[in-house]
Amino acid sequence: MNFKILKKSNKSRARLGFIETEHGVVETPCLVPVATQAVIKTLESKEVEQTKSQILISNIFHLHLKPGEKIVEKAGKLHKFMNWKKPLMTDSGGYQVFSLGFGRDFGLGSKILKEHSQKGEIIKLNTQPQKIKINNDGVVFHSPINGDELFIGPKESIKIQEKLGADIIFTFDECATPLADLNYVKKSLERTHRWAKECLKVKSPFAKGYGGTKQALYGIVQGSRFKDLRIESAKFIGGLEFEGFGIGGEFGNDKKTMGKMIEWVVDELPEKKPRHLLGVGYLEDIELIIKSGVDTFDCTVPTHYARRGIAFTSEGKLDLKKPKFLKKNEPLDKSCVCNVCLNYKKDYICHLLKAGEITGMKLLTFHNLWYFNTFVEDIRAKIKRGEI
RNA sequence: GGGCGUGUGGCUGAGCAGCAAAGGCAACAGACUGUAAAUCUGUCGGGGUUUCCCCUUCGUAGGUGCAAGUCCUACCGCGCCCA
Repeated sequence: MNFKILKKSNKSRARLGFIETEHGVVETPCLVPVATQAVIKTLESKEVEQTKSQILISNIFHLHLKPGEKIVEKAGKLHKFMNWKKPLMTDSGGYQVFSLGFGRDFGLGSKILKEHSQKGEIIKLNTQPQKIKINNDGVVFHSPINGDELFIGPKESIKIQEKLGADIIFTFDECATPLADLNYVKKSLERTHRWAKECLKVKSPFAKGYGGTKQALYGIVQGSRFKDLRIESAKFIGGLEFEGFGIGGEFGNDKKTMGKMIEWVVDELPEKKPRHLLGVGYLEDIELIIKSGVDTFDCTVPTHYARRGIAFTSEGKLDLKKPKFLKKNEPLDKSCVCNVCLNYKKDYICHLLKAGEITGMKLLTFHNLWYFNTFVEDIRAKIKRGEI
């Protein structure tokens, strides 16, 4: 993997560049759609390509459980298995430490903790989630599929990621809950740092992706909402031999704070290496995070919301399940030229969703991805023109 | 013509003497950011000073009860069976 910066903004920390991999080039800044189970739900790989998606991220936790990395490896690794010819990332399972742990216990999101959803719960040092156990070496999970106990630590995660063979892989980290207090986060960060070094150590220099490609390992910066911890983490992780960096965990109580927190980290990371923001990307977040210095970011929103009937348009979010759309014989977005907007109208898509037809979700998934990718494409153009 | 059964809020459908009346659907509102979950939550007769109060409801009209969607009578509608 190779990262080149073409232009640095003088108005913000935004930068224009590209990541070169043996499966092609990713123009940055770039959205990374989430293909957890080696698929963008409802779409086939060829269709995903038609949404202008340049790179996808899959998850080793899910693929380890089903179908198992051996099956994928035997099929010719992830690219060949899912017939996706462009670059791929895999997530390390670190997010599942949150989502299947405290995230599940409290039903909260991991990124922005809205004050009204906080009921005074605080996670203190040495507290464990109900369903998983986090220790210094890794995490004992229980399979959501059959309840089987399953241990994943840095070594396990890297070994699975090597077998899957994505172009870019991540260190195994603990995505801490936003409910954690300072002492919890300190300890958690220590673990994440230790695991990061361990990942570097166990990663085989000879591990190859599909077609003999080299895998790039990104280290993940944590530290929650605490400035000194974020900076400490960025310095520590940034000082290790990673080819790029992930920025994970929570980002405070509001969007403005999120931008600042990203900047704390970005300012400490080696400038020439790519930065990936993990799991952030509401449409309204995208410009902000790019201005804060993020090169790539993954987010489930365009695909997840599509399956809930939400279309992103220049008029805002539309809930296409609402019966009022049965009377609208017009495209989702009049200015959009995606295959869905050129060929289908709101009334039909509304009908499909209300009738429980999966094609409704598929059409929205396609449109949303195209819309997000076009949105980011426009931002790249703006950086190029010096507007951002 | 006779017999049996049935009629509940937008729909569906429980309730068979002490409920503004289960559940489901629809509707309306909300949540979702490295996808456990094509999911979850709230409202859903009307009004109010909204953890409580008032009004109007269970085909229609009467009746019996302290109390009736719930029992009785008549009528109307619908269904099935027998002539």
